[in-house]
Amino acid sequence: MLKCSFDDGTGCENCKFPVSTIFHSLSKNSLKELRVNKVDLFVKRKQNIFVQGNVPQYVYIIRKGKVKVYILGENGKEQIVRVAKEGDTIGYRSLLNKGKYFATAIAMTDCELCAVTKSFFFEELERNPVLAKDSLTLLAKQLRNSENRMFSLAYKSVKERIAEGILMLAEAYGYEEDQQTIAVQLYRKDIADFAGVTVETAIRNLNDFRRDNLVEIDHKRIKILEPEKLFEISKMRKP
Amino acid sequence: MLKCSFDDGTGCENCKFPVSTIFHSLSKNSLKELRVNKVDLFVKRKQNIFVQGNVPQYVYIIRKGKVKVYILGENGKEQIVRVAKEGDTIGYRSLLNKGKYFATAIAMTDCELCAVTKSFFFEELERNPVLAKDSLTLLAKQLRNSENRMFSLAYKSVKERIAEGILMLAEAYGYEEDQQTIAVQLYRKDIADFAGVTVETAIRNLNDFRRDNLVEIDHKRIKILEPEKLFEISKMRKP
DNA sequence: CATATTGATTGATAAATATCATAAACTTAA
DNA sequence: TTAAGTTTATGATATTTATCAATCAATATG
Repeated sequence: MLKCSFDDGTGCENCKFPVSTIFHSLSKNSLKELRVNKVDLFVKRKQNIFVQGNVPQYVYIIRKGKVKVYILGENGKEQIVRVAKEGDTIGYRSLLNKGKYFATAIAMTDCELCAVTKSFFFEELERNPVLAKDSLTLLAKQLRNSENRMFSLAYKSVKERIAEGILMLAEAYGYEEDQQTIAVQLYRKDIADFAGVTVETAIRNLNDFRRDNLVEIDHKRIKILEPEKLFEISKMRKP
Repeated sequence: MLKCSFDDGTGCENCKFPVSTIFHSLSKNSLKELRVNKVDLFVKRKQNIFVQGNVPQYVYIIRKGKVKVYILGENGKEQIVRVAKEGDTIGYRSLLNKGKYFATAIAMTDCELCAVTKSFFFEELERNPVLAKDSLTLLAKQLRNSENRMFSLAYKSVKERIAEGILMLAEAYGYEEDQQTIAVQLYRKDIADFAGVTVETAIRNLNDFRRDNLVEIDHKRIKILEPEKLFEISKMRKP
């Protein structure tokens, strides 16, 4: 078994990993137990973390790196349904729905993850009401986001969706030190798959934004110059 | 306060309502307490149950009737994000996300609902792990459904989405005694708003299906003659 | 380093769907 | 019951976006 990079020899109960994960509420005892109920994963960029159609075994906590989760259709089209970064949890939705993974998770950067066993997650869920509550809140938030995106995909123009997509990706992945550049390398196809358009269409619209000095694009790095204007274009709702 | 039509004078603890609701796990004691923490609502067809932008106060259990929940955009477009019938719960997603209602719920038929107070719901959530677990499962299922629909709205053709929409609406609302007719009156606009298309486009595609003898349409009643063929057209995924 | 492969870009064209207009059928309310 | 307002239906047209094709640029590989 791979060794946890945060493991100082005393196990999860002394893990230095930020307490802002879904497991922040675990007792010392549970954390001790967690140690024998997890696998540490070191996943290279472009490698899969889980694959649509497979049987869920783990909940994944991202210790390091960025991930995208997408649905792959028969037609070869990909819809990014969720993006995640350090501290985020992926794979628990499919765990709760007994059945196969409904989507594929792939590393956007080299990643370190804790793969926590299904059985531990469910046991902990049962004895830890805070985890249950937090999970509920998390799912509710994601459902809201998903429903919002349903509306966008159904009724917003491509320009609106691309603007919205850039802002949502920035929000989800965070920024570089300059507080303007999205903290992950994004292919044009990633943006296209998020907004639900073809690559060519995404490129044309991105370049429109660049010409209008709303964004700066250096290869796969996107710097947002005018977030408010993009926000206006996107016709996003406040809260 | 309105009187509960299922109230035989002894309160919720003796309610005859099917145990298949999200509150099926409540103890006698909790049910007794529930009685003073709920309002009975009798809502006429086309009346709102809750409205986008308002502050959530209740979780609604549908005792009788059919409901649709939709997001209304600035552009006047409506996206139906969820449909519900007898036994279903609505409004808890917005309750869990502190903030305003993100969507509007409207009665498709005359409805009877239990409006359960926010405070009771949260208290019960804390002391009743089964409710927490059930809520998680429910949200996970809805999130999966929502992500699936994101893909459809992004990448499926109108014909595919209309076929899918009819089948999903049938699944969610159920059938009449003939096991073929969708058990609710649907305007063409409802189907359009579900599939994310204009009314004219929905009409054209529905009439194509009618001409091909896949469905029979009698005003607002849709009878599904060839579910397998619609399923094929929809390119829906099995599991 | 040279070359192969992948990704980004642009233009031309086709296809899908929305929009607009009009009329008929149905529903509702006076 | 009639009139007014909706809803359904259909055709013509406009618009949006995808598709196809061709290069160019960047990246990876031997």
